Amino acid sequence: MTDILDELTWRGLVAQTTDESALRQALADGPITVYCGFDPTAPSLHFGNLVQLILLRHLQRAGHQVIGLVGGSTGLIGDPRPTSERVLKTKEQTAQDVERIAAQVRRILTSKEGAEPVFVNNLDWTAPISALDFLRDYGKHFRVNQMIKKDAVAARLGSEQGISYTEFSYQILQALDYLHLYREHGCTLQTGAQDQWGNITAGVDLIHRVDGGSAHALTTPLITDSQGRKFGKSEGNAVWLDPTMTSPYAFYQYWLGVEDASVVALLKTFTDRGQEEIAELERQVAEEPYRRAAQRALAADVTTLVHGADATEQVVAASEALFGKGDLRTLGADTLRDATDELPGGEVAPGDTIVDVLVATGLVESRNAARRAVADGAASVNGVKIADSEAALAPEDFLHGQVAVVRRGKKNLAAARLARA
RNA sequence: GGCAGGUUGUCCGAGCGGCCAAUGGAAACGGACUGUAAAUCCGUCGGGUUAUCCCUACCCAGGUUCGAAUCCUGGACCUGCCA
Repeated sequence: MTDILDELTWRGLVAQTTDESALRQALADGPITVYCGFDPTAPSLHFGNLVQLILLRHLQRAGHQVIGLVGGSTGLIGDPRPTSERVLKTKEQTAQDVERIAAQVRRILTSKEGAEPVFVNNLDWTAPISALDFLRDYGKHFRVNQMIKKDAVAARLGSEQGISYTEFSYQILQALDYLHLYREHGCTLQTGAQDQWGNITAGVDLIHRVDGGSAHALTTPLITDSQGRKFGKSEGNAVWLDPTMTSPYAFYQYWLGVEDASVVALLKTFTDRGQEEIAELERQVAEEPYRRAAQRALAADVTTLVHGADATEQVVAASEALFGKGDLRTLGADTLRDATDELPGGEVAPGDTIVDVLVATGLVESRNAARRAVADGAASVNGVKIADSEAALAPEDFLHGQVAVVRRGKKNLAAARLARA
């Protein structure tokens, strides 16, 4: 498969493009410059952003010049969501998040393959523009008639809450970024998630109108499971790339738990594995699903991409120790320590009840919830189910005198460490 | 500026003086079944050393009442129509 666009399509990374044959030709004719932006809506990138980074990596590997943009200015304004107005964050908070996100973008894009990426912050060229210049130099090129047709804006206009002028202006800012990068870096392709289509084409139109130039757009589909639900949520929380927000262990476990019906598509999208290899894994899912070879491959690859090979090795070993067939109580001291190091945890003492322990380890949010969990038969210590909420931890429950493995439900584990007296 | 309507738990959405920690749906969590899958069935779903008890909660602040998410006054925000 030599055509990069074909490969991207096969990997499920293409939802929509502008003039497909022109884009195909441009990609084939030689290195082009492509950019994708990441707004600081949180202190870390998440699952959805990872798709964009992976798309950029493919383009980079195919010899194209990649630009990673962080939205220092657009983050201050806020891309309108179809549902409700965003609450503005302070400039200081936004600046902090920009730093962290820029670091993540660099880490994943800076690989040995292809040309060195360029990293930019749109605040650099947006901040100097005065309000009057903005309205005179750029505003004139935008028709409100067109702007209100963009999906997110239209949805908000039709909602009770309406939309602020601030968010309404967002698409102009993003279009301005594309124009800037077109002029300064010869950038002729912008990528993004499907919901960015309107913002990206606003830029395409602007480049055409102002400079008479031709530029492209490519969006990725929303990644959903067999029920049409969005991927990237674990226990109701986002799956973050920052290890302090989603631990490497939790990250690995998330991918390991992916449903059979989706794992092949996710392998295509999130790993570099080729067609034959994925076909083989697909066969294994069909013939011996209980081995979950595809899930293991997926989880290992993505965790390595985001957290590195060493971290992956550790969480794989931990997962095996904790979910293996063996009795936890027979694990060696070193293995046990390495495995429980990956888990969230808390300090407890002998005599603490199971309710205390569930709360102390963060497995539940309140004592009431802990009692409920015990009543539901959801709690266990070292693999032994605890049915009595008054049951207390005995000294021998601390394996190797160190730690007890506490579990809520099937896969929520935590380490209850013996508190130093 | 005038007139009308709205603001309920994670979300949607009932309630319109006591039986309301608040109907229903979704999401979420748990159990059974399995393969740390999906589907299905069942259960749970504000907090508290489980208590016919206490606390916090129906935008905010006061008030009426034995008693208010429900009534009154003032305020904030949102929406629509008119100017």
